[in-house]
Amino acid sequence: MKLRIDHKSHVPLHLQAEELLRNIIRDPQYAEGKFLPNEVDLAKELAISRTTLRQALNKLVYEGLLIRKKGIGTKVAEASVSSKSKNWLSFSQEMQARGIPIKNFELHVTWVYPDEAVANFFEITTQKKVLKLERLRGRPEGPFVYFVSFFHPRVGLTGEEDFKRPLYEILEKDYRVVANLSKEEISAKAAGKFIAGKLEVEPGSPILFRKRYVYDQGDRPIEYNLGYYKADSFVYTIESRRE
Amino acid sequence: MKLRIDHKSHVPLHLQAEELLRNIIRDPQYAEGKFLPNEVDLAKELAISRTTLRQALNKLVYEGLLIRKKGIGTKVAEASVSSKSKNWLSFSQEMQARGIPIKNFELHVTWVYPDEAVANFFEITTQKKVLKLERLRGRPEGPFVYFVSFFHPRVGLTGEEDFKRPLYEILEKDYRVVANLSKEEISAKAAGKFIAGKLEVEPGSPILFRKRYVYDQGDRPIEYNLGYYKADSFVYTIESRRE
DNA sequence: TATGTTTATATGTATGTACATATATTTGCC
DNA sequence: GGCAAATATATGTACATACATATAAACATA
Repeated sequence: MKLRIDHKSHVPLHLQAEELLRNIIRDPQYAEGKFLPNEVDLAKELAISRTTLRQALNKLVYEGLLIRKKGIGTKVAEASVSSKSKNWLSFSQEMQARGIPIKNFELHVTWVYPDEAVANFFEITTQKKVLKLERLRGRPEGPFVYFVSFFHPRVGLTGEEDFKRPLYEILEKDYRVVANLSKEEISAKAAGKFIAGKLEVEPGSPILFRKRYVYDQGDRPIEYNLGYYKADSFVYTIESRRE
Repeated sequence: MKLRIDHKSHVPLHLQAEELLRNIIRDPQYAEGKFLPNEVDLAKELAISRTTLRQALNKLVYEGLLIRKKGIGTKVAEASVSSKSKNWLSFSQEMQARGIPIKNFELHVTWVYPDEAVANFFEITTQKKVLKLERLRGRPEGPFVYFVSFFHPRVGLTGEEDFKRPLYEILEKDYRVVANLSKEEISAKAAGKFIAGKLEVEPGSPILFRKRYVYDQGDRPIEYNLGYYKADSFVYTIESRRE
């Protein structure tokens, strides 16, 4: 891990500092609540001014990644997924940014005939196979979310991709498909037998259920996603401002 | 419109500047694309340093309200049209828009000492009573949501209001308090005994739980709201576009 | 006229400095 | 011991200053 700032680089110091901070706060000790070094010392260690360091800190604070408290210190904010953060739509990137290690418990890739809902959203017939991706993910202690995704054939996924990489990185870098609009529906449900088994809870336990419709820049459908979150493992935060 | 900064005030200068900027950019000429005065001049006019002015500007830029361009200037970002701002925050109006008749099953108004969470959000002590509003609402066939709201004393509610009227109409028309920002946290929960009784479900049944923090135009807290929704009775929809 | 060069302008980056203030800890008095 | 006062610590606020750089307009040259 690069822990130094290159004063000869043409990358602005505060951007280097920001990048550096994003890295160091992934360290488990910080994710668990340890305070960062204080600003004055840290600035000295990085050989930049406190003002410059604060430029970087401000950005992370604004994103909700860090919490500062006068007289106390600065630490990593408690995990919760925020809809407005930089890593738009990406579950694993967001978790990584907060220093939460993500474990993939299961990963299945199959080609299936879409059901009515999927075919309808994709505007294709139920006769044309689509790629289905199922993932069981969570923390080392146990899974807390079960995802099911369907992808529009137009995207061009083969099923041979490395789905351990962030999904939206694969789509953007390898397939030049950029997710641009998402419509989500969030509700509570009782866990059915199948989901209860996957998430290791009793059938009937409360589940946060999220349906997500994702569109590309031309507002064409690219992904249909279902997420089943174990209760209390996941909080959805929304910030909305009047006009 | 206040166009000056009060150096004797105990409100930090950058916050005053921020508030001031929020006001002046509402001027139609800026909304239509005119550039703001340049930073150096504006700072001079407000009698604050450029650094302090930039603190305020940064915040609005982060929020996406302003666009800065090196060598060019700063202007108001193009307005994003949000369809959901219409019936913003109002449960009854939203339900009515969907053609769902609403019945009020219970309505309790009490003055209580706030708990830690409420006092903390309102920035008051737990010794100062606040107005608590509890409502059990739903369709004619039965209740499906239980609301608990706390109001900041600043608002001036007496408890004698007619809470069968839409809440935000009461606040706006009678008390000139305009809700401007809301932060929400949505999660799934198992119904406790109390909530289960109210919503007429078995204890342990899944509940969609929503916590809502509401702020006025000056970003001062005005309402703390908890909502417990019977599963399958309520779907939360969100539409988000990249950038 | 067409095109490259300079210049004016506004934001971007970076530092050093000083004091204010919230919080927790330590000290000292009764 | 109990409680108030002092102190240590970390972030918060604010200023003056200097130079870098992107952009557009003015200017100069072939």
